[in-house]
Amino acid sequence: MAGYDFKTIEEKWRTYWQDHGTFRVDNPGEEGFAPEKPKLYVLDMFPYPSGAGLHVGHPEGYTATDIVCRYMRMKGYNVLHPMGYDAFGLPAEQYAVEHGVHPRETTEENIANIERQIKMFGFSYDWSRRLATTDVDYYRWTQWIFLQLFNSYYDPEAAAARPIRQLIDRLLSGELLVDLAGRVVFPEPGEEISGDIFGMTGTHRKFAELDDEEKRAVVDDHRLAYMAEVPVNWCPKLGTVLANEEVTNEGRSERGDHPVYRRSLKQWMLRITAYAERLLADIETVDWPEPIKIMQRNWIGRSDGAEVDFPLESLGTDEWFEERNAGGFPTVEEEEVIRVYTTRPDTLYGTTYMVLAPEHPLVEQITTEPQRNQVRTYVKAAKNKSELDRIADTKEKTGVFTGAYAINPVNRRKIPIWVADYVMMGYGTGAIMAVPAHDERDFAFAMNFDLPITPILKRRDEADARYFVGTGHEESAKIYEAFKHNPDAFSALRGIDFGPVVHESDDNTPFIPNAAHEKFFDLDDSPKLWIFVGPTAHQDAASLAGLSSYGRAVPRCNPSMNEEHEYIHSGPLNGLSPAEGKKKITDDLEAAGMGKGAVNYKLRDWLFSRQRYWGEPFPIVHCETCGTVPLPEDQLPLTLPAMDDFRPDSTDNPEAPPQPPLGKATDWIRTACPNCGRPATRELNTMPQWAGSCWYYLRYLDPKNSEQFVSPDVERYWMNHSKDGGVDLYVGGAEHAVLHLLYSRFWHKVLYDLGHVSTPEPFHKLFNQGMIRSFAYRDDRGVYIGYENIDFRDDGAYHKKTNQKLSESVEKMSKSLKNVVNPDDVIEEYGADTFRLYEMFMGPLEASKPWNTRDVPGAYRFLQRVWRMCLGDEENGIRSLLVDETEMEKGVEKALHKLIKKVAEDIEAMKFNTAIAAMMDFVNTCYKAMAITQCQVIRFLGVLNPFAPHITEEIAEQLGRTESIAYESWPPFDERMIEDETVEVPVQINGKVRSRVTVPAKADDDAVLELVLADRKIAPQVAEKKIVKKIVVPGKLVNLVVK
RNA sequence: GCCGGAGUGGCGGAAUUGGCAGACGCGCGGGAUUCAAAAUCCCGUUAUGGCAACAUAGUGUGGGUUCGAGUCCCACCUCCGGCACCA
Repeated sequence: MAGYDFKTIEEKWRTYWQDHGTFRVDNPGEEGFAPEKPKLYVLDMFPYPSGAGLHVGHPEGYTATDIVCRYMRMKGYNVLHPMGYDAFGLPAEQYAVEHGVHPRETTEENIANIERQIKMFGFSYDWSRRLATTDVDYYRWTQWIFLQLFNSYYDPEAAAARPIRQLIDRLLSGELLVDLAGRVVFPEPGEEISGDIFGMTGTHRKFAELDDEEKRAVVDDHRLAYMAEVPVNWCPKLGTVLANEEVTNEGRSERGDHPVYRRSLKQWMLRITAYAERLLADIETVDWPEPIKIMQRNWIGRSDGAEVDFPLESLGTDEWFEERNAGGFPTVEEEEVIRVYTTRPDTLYGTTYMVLAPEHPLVEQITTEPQRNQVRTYVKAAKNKSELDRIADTKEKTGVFTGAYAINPVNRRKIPIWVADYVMMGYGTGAIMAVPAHDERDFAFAMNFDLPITPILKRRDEADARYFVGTGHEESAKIYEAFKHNPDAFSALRGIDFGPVVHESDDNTPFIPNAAHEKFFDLDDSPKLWIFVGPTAHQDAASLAGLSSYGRAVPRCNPSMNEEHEYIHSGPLNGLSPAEGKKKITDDLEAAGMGKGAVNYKLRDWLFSRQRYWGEPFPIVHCETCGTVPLPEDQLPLTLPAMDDFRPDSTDNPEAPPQPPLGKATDWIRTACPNCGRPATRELNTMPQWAGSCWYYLRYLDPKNSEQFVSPDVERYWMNHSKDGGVDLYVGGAEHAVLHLLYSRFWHKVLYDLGHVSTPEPFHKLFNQGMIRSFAYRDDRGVYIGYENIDFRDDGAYHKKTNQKLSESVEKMSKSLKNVVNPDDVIEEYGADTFRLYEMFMGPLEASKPWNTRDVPGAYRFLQRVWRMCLGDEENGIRSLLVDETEMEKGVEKALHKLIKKVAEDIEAMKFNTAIAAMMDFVNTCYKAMAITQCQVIRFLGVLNPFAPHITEEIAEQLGRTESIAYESWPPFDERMIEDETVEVPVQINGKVRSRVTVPAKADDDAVLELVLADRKIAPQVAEKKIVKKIVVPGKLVNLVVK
């Protein structure tokens, strides 16, 4: 046979698979469907078809899933393995704007190119299911799902989404009431709702008594898709709002590097926060990498605490407290009451001031006249801050006193109310109780503005809270000098906890001593603070040094809380431990009607609109009479209007109103209200890129269905016909750990609640492939040098022209680092099978690892060896190793059985690198034996086929197969063939290997020891000594402990 | 700062989870084949000492547990990823 000509072979087999529909898989109800087989749904994160095409990271995950799919087909599974494109989004639009072409055109070109690249790898996708999020047939259903969200509300009693019609009916019947803030009041579990159970009269209204506009507002406010005025990242230059991840750390747009401003705009929001608890709880049910689960939990950010009411000074009279006591904690904040959220209600006695977020509605109302200008200036500045300023300012705490005071409900003390931007409106209630003695931020703020600091927790074994003292530099120097002359006198001060410590920094930030500071810092560092511990330590130290003044005593900040602590200065809590205190204070607050246990989440509602052209249009019409009206389903799809000029209006003015590109499609905008038929306008925003990727895995199931987004029978089969519901294996990069995966889970749960899908979670098993990076080279000046200009020698990389030695580092692949590897080039030179093999052989799939082009020939050589082993290479006069069955080598047969077992185990554990190593080893074994039979070759090809499908198909054909081996059964192995009769075990003396003995595999411990003691190396070493202990690990090792 | 992950030959990485450290590949050295080269096949390749058998050291650093530690525990260092005033 001729040599290994990968170009011809790979082309041939790709065509074969396509022409024969080898990897098409039928749905239940279709002709070729095989109901008796188990199903497997293996999904790749679909790519964004960028102009740059595929990079080597994409095929890494795709190869891994392809191996699993091909293996599982051989194991007899119905395998669903589709591919598609996430094609909406800003990059396509920006590219189109820059080059003056319609985004649909560039998108289609990019898809064609990336698909050409993907197909070169010979992946076993069912291409008949291909989709793109930009297909009208696809986004029609994205719009349909949006309507599901719009037409639903979250019912807290059912803990599930329900049709909004049900809410309206319950409101109309009077079963549910509306509070003064326009929120529907749902009964507590077990609570009976009647007209007057809500305590004070006049706090609730009947829905039926509202006017039409009010009714609409109440209903719209409970939809899962709703419009709200929210602070957003507004980029006037791009003319659009941006998602947080589209904004750089420097507060600029990722695309184009333009300034981004915080600004309030009316936007579409999705009520993902309603699902926070379920999203959190159900993480436990899926098989995902633990770090990803942790990231999702952190993102959701549940915290348990309490809401507490602080009345303003004017309101907080004894009578008011009594009323409260009787009436209980109201669901809605009363006027003139500041409601805070805290995770540490137990520190209430240490609350010495309050802080409102600049956006807090009470700020304007409570500010006193003398403070008004200052407060207004501050609030305005805080609101207009760009992201950049916000980040830069996090070090320094700023704020302004409002002039107003509130009453601390537990000790009735009057405490000042401040405004500061370290409190954010978006979390909790936008107001906090500040406990500077036990919270780092409050402490920094209190130090800055000289606010009182009261410690309320101390360690049980401590006399009182610890103190430190700040003095000026000169005093520090004097005390230090005094200490050096007479350390013994100072050591008496250490009795309490710490010795004197010198502050190590120059600025005025407060210093928090800990055990690590129990030593003196070098005075040359210009210390400004001395730290002493104990109520009078600072005085004592000053007098020892002969100083009359000793600075100011300040309690330190101690955020820690464990069971070794007890309360002080806390009234009824004094002496309790934190666990006891937390429980008691929450009970007391509830009894007094001053507070209530509460849960908070960091998770925010999802900002769902963008001022862009290249996204899904909202199926929404705005009507003056009827308000926000959804399009009826039969009017879907609402297609994007044809436009020549789809660029957003660009400006430098951060205050300019957004002008979405769709605003220019004047004919398209004007429409009739689906409700009343009067003239109305279409929604001008479009959906964000995440929308399309939220549910693509469902459309793959039934991509051609024009009646439904997916047929229920088909959905149930592919998603819910195995032990665990959902996609059986989902592989992609960890960059989607949070957003895509969280958004998808949210949509899926809504669809589940509404009965459109059968599983609560979309992706049962998730696997993250590691990032492929590559070596980057720099010359002395730090300029990056491309590979084409590098001479690789034994001792390093040199510049071809200047002969300069270059420094090497491993970096993300990027054009600017000149270290991008193009898969096209590699395939051109070595073929797809080699590429696949190399990427899988680089290391563990989940690990980040560097691409090294110089290693690729290793994989290529292996395939060459396989080829020659099976077929020989006449041109080079090399004969194959094929021998007759009668000359079968037992060693090869045994190695083959071991290999089959090993590779199966490794594929199932996604450990492809070691599977390949085992195959290389097997081939080496065959070469040593100089023999392999045809029957062995066929089995070996089966094992190698998932990894290198083209070459294995070709070899099989040349050996006489007449059809594809893709559905060949996975070769069986015999456990008895694998067992060894004898094993070599190492013999250790005192833990060091001194010899090895060969023993029968089934020998018992005594028999093994007998052999060991007779060993010619061991015998002399133990002869003179006493054997203290004998350890025999069967089949592993023997260890003798001697004296 | 907080939360994850990882540090093993010249390089990418193995090591059945506490039992022979360095599988497999790259690179390098040697040999065979060849007029020669490429390709191919075979042998060697952690370091130090020794002709060798062998000895000693060795998995980021320092301690510890254990008959035995790359693997477990404590403290620290470095790199990578994520979050970042979340009350």
